[in-house]
Amino acid sequence: MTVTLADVAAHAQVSPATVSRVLNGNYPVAAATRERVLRAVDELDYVVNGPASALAAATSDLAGILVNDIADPFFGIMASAIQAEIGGTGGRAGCERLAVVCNTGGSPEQELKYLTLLQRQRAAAVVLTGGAVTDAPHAAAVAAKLRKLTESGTRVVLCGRPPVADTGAVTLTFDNLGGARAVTDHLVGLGHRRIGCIAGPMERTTTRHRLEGHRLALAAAGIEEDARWTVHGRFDRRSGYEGALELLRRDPSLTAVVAANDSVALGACAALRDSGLRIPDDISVTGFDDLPCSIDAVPALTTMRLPLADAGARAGRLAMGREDAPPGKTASVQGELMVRGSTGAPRE
Amino acid sequence: MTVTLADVAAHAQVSPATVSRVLNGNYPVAAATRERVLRAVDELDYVVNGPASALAAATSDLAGILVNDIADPFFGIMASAIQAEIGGTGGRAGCERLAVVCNTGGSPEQELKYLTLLQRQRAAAVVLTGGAVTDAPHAAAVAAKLRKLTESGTRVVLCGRPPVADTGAVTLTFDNLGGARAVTDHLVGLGHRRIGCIAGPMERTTTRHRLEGHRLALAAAGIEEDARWTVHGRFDRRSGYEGALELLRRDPSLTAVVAANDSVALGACAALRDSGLRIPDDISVTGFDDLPCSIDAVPALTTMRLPLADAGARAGRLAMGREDAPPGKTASVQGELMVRGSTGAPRE
DNA sequence: TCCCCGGTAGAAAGCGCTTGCTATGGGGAT
DNA sequence: ATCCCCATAGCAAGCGCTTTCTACCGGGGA
Repeated sequence: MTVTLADVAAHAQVSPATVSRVLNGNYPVAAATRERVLRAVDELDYVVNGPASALAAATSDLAGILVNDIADPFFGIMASAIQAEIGGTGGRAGCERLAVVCNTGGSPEQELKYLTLLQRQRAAAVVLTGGAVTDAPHAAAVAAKLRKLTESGTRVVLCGRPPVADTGAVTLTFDNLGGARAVTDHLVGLGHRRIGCIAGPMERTTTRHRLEGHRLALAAAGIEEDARWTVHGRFDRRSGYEGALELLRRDPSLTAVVAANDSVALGACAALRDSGLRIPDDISVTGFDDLPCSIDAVPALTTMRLPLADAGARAGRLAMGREDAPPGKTASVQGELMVRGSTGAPRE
Repeated sequence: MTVTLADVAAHAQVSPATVSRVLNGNYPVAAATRERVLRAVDELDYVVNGPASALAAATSDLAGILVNDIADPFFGIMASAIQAEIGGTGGRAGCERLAVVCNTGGSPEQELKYLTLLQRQRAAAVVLTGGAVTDAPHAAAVAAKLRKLTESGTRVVLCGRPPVADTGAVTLTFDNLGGARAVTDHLVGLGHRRIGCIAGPMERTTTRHRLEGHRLALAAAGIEEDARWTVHGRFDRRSGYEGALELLRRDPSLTAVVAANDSVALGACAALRDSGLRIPDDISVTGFDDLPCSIDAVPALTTMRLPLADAGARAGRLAMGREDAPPGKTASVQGELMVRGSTGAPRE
């Protein structure tokens, strides 16, 4: 029914071993023989049986990319860059890895499940993107899994997530704290003193770090924070909309709002507009990430640009072992403040 | 080094066969035995060897999702929905498939490469999303590959792409033609007679169908089309920006622009605004797809909503054999016109 | 002339798991 | 009490490929 190595061998009048060697090209085979084998492969339309060769060789050409939400361009852009490097779209020939992206939906259970599945497939590399959860048991479970993966020879890279100690994982962190601090510094510099904050889900490291940066900036400016000024939500537009409304209800005198990311900021803008406020005249809004669509908002969003594509590409190369790990196996990636139309000096 | 089935068997004092049966649960095993085996699995921290079991069982739990551009929410949303159904995020338990998404970058070569890789892995299902290329040789190559896949038992589903004859593939097409026609009808209904069109890449079926719908609407309204009114580009924002500028240069009297999709439309809006035109007062703009960010544009984009998530979910179920194929193995999915602020009556 | 060696090809032993078929044993039917 | 059968468990034969070790062959050096 399906063509096997043996069929090809018979057709080319050689032994299966020879066919295998021609296909893998790691053993001298006479040119004439190679030719004959290749012709047989072509004529029979032979396709290697992946599982069989993975089993025999005890390695696989699978590489996994874990993302929290594939529908979110934040992850899409990173995944795209990673996959380009791993899958060989980047141009390099002979690179026949199957780079696959797995959507965890931000759930730690799913994350573990996918890691197990990848481990089961004996994946060659795994890249985890996006913030981690702070929940200790889960963090420990993930750490244990990562350790096991690196021990069994899988290369593990964390991209845009905090380092995990004692796993062989190489890490590329985003400087969320510094970025958030720069954003709030910018607002403070414009003269804002009453700044609301629509933060992300409490249990994510990304949220924690951005929030901390924000608070550091406030503290540095001698601004005493009001507990009413912070609301939490998810990383989506709707949370931004609702969050902004809530902030306005709690304190109508706010002159600026920093959002957890661009989607949240865009939602906030919509809510503020719907409430009759003009941006930035009545209130300033900032985002984070600088996704493509933040430039189409009117006014365009002031935001912290994260080099998603660059970081992804680097993570991909790291996962392929094509680039040396940074010293200490961890590097921090800086953002860049993009000042656009959504921020201005406060009203009065 | 790594724990194998045999190790577990020894630890639980049963035969390897029994362990396998416990793990796969398709053969009666006494409760006490099962218990013992499960405990051993747990104690030894055993993880099945995927390749080995795939080889022995001649099936795999891998399912592939091919997308043109993972950084584009259009594909991200579909992929997310498909993966949710296949990967079991949807809630169904025991569903341990590894749903992986492969980024082809819109290149037919990459598409073929991934199909081969999936075939090699003996994937259980493959879902192809997004428009196909019209290039005959490539189309034939893809068709041949798909045929081979279905023949070898892989379930193939096309989601948002035209049916391919003589492959066992189940197809969910988007009614691009009808959708585009409805968009242009809307514009014509508002009184527009001079309508520019920023179309997608010439060689994509999606582009062809949308363009055809547009032309049908024009013809039905008795509008004679001017060749200058159509420009081609990619499906991205930049093409929209440049396309709009080009259209304006060719014919400054245009009162409306239909764009290939939302990203293109947003780019066009930016260009028109930069040229000093107001939307929709001076010129109307329409998009296609209704991606989340099109609602944050100001004014919000009038566009044809495609039920990306629904279609993806359905495709996922089809791929899992959890839903019956539509009659004729092909179904057309309709869009819904979302009339928003970016369109209005023409000036004069 | 004989021996040894580099260069190739083949034989065969697994890789870890699934599964058809065979053994076993205790309980119900007769 | 005897026999049969169902419920379980084990045996062993692969699944298709890789890889080590062995076999072979012709040519150059002794």
